[in-house]
Amino acid sequence: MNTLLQNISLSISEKVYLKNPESSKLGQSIIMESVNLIDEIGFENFTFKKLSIEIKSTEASIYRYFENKYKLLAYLIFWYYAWIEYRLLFRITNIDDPNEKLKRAVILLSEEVEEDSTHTHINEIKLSRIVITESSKIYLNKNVDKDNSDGIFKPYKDLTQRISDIVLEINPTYKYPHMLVSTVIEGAHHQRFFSKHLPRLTDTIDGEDSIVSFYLELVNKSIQPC
Amino acid sequence: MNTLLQNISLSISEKVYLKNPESSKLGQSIIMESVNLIDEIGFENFTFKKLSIEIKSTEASIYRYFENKYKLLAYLIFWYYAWIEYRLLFRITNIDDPNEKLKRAVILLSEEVEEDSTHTHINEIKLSRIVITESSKIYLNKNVDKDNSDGIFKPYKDLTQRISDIVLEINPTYKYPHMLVSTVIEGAHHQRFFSKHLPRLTDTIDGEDSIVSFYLELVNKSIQPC
DNA sequence: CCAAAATGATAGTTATACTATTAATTCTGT
DNA sequence: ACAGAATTAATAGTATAACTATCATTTTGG
Repeated sequence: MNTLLQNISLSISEKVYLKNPESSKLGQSIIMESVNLIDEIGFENFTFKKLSIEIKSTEASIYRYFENKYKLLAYLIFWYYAWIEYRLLFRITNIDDPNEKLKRAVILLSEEVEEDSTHTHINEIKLSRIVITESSKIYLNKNVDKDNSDGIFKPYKDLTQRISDIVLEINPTYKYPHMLVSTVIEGAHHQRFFSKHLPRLTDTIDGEDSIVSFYLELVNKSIQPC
Repeated sequence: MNTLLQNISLSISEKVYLKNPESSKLGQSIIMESVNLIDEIGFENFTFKKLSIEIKSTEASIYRYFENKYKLLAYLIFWYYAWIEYRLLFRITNIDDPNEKLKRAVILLSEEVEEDSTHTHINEIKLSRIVITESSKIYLNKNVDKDNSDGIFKPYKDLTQRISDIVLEINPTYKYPHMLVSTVIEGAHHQRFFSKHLPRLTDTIDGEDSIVSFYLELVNKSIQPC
C-alpha cells in the first residue's frame, strides 16, 4: 500500500489551491509544516507568517499557493478524506460479504489513526488530529455554498456515497444511508474529541475502544429491517 | 411556560462573562443584537466594533461584559442549552413511560426550532440557527480544557446526563448512553446544516422531517437489548 | 546558457482585537 | 433632591493578522 501511495496522487479540487503544492519542494514543505504547526498551535493561532518562518520562506510565497489559511486547511482535510477512501478500497477488496465490508468501513471511520505511512510527506497521525478538531471549520461558515459549487467537498461526498452503497447492499429499503454514514463520520470525530476533553459526554469502557464499539453496534442495529 | 420563563433566569457560569448581561439594559441589548448580528453575518465576520454600532454604544463598553467574542458566543450557546433543558422538563412532566419521555427528548433535540417566545429578549429561532452553525467553535479550540475546568460546559453536560438517565431507565444495561445522546445532539445540528448546504450527505423524504425520523429510529433501535 | 518562472526581501494597507484615559451620564442611598 | 459612586461614552492608541504590491535574486527547463 505504501508503495502504491507514493505513486498515486490523491485528487483534490483545483479550486482549493492557486498552485498545486505537490508540484514543488516549497509546496510540499508548506503542506508538511502546516500539518505540524496546526497540530501544535491550533488553527485559530496558525498564520501564514508563522508558517513562513517554519519553512524559512515568506508569507508572499505561501500566498502564491493558497488564497488564505482556510483553503490550506481545506486542502489538508480533503487530502485526508481521499486517503481514507483509498484505505477503504484496500480494506474491502476481495471481501464479498457486505456486512463484513460495512464493518470494516465503520472501523476505519471510527478508529484512531496510528499508522503514519512514511512514504508521504504528510504525517497522518497529526493530520487525523487536525481533522478531528478543525475539519468542521471548512464548512461551518458563510462560504460553504460557493465552496460546494466549486466542488471542493467531492472527496467527502464520494466517501459517504461509497459507504452508503454498502449499507444499501445489506438493506436496500433502509431510508437514511447518507445520514447514517455522515453521522458516523462526524460523530466519531466528536466522540474522539469529547473522550479527551469532555469525557462526561462519553462512556469509556476499559480494554476496548468504546467509540468503535459504539458505532459498530449503532450501525448494525440501525440498518436491521426488524 | 412563557410566563414562567420570564421569571426564571437560566443559569450560566459566571466565568463566561465579566459582568452579567442580564443586569442592565446595555447588557440585554448586547445579547439581543449579538444574536441578530451573528445570525446575519456569521461568527467569523462578527466583531465587537460592528456590534457596538448596532447597539449605538462602544467597543469598550462591550468589553466590560465579555472578555472576547468567543465568551459572548459561549454565553449564547449555553443559554440555549439551558433553555432546551427547561423545555424538556416541561415536555416530560407527568409522563411516566420512559419510552415516551425519550421519544419527546429526541424530538426536542432534533426538530427545527420554530417557536420564539416573545417574553425573552432573545430570538430563539435565530439563536437555534447560531447553535447549528457556530456551537462547535466554543469547544473546538485550545482553550477547551481551561474553559471546562471553569465549568462553562455544565448546561450541556446536564442536558446530556438527564437524557442519558432516561435511556438507562429503559435499558439499564445499555453501555453507551452518553455517547448516544451527544451523538444525537451534535448529529442533529450537523444534519440540519447538511440538509441546507450539503444535501448529498443527507436523505430527504417528502412530507416528513427526516432528521427527526432518522434519530428517533436510530435511538430506538440502538437501545434495544436484542 | 538564456529566458521564463519561481522565490525571496521588503514595504505598505486595512482591519481586528484589544487597552487606556478621561469626560459625561445615570443610578443609589439618605 | 443631591452628593458620591458606578456605569457608559468618546476618543485614542498598540500589536497583530491578513492580505497586496514591487522588485531583486535564484532556479529550472529547453
